Amino acid sequence: MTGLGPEFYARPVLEVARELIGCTVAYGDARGAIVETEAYHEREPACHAHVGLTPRTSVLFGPPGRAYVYRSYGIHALLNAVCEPEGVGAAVLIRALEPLAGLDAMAARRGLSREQPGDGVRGEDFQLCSGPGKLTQALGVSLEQNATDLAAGPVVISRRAGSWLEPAIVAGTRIGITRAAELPWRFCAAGNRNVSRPRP
DNA sequence: CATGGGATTGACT
DNA sequence: GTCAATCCCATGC
Repeated sequence: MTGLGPEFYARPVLEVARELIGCTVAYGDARGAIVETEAYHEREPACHAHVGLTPRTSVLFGPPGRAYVYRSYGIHALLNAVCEPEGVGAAVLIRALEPLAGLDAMAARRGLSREQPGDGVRGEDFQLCSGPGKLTQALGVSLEQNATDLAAGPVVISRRAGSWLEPAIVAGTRIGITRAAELPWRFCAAGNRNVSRPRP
């Protein structure tokens, strides 16, 4: 399985954050379409790379197209795609997915039940991946996938397909940060129910 | 070496 | 609306 390569990510992070909407993330038995992203760049203080090159941020300054997975609030693993040319610290945070495959496995890992396993997407399925910590839990992504190649896997991001070729996108301000909170660097698939709260 | 603060979530008032 | 859980790591003494 081969996903989007370094040339896709070696561009301005805002461009990549917008174009990742509608792309798919696959890991193991589960797959989903990206419906919410946020951009982070070393030149603004909300980005981890803002402090410069440290053991923690080295992945952000490394080659584009790698996964940056870190622990948030001591509990959650958050998945990012490293962007911009090597040497520039920037990444796109994957904040929400529309579940496409492996929904039963996702629900099991999230500790949720599905009334009729194997059936289509229903109300409860919108809680599977509607947040950055939720989607890593649903997919089973952990800190062990930090610095792995998003083209070769095991975590693979693939280009838009099917009904996701031209998604309507809404921009808003980023969530849960205190610094540079005014930047409209959050991108969501318009009207999609898997987008996390608050919706733009 | 000690401390403090998160790119969150879920439970509870 | 409030709040605790819990861990990595940057920072400062």
